[in-house]
Amino acid sequence: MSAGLSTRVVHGGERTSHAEEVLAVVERIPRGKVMTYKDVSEYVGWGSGRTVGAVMSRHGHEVPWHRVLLSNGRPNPANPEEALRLLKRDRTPMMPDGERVDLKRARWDGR
DNA sequence: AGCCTGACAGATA
DNA sequence: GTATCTGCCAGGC
Repeated sequence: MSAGLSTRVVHGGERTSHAEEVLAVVERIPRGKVMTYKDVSEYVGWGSGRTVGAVMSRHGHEVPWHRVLLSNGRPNPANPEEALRLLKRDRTPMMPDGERVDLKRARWDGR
């Protein structure tokens, strides 16, 4: 199995919607760490990178949305400037070009 | 049920 | 590096 991705997020029997689980996970991503859309979908065991993106688009305005990235390390296409600014404020490990996050170092596995 | 849409991802050229 | 295609899958109509 791939590192940490088999862990399901379960809220003590509480019946939460999939969208809420997605937001709950994003909220837990530590400063300086990131997850990809796909990472999140696998972590919560629901949907796909695409569907996580849809959730973030509609309900992600109050969580650290800038810590959710494309698989190539680039930030959210809807607001890349702002995302980059916040990521740098987080001291997120970046690639030399400063445009992409260094996923190798910054990826969060949920621990 | 069927069709379309989309803050995605991987493979290929 | 870019462009294109295919697969993905929940939501809305």
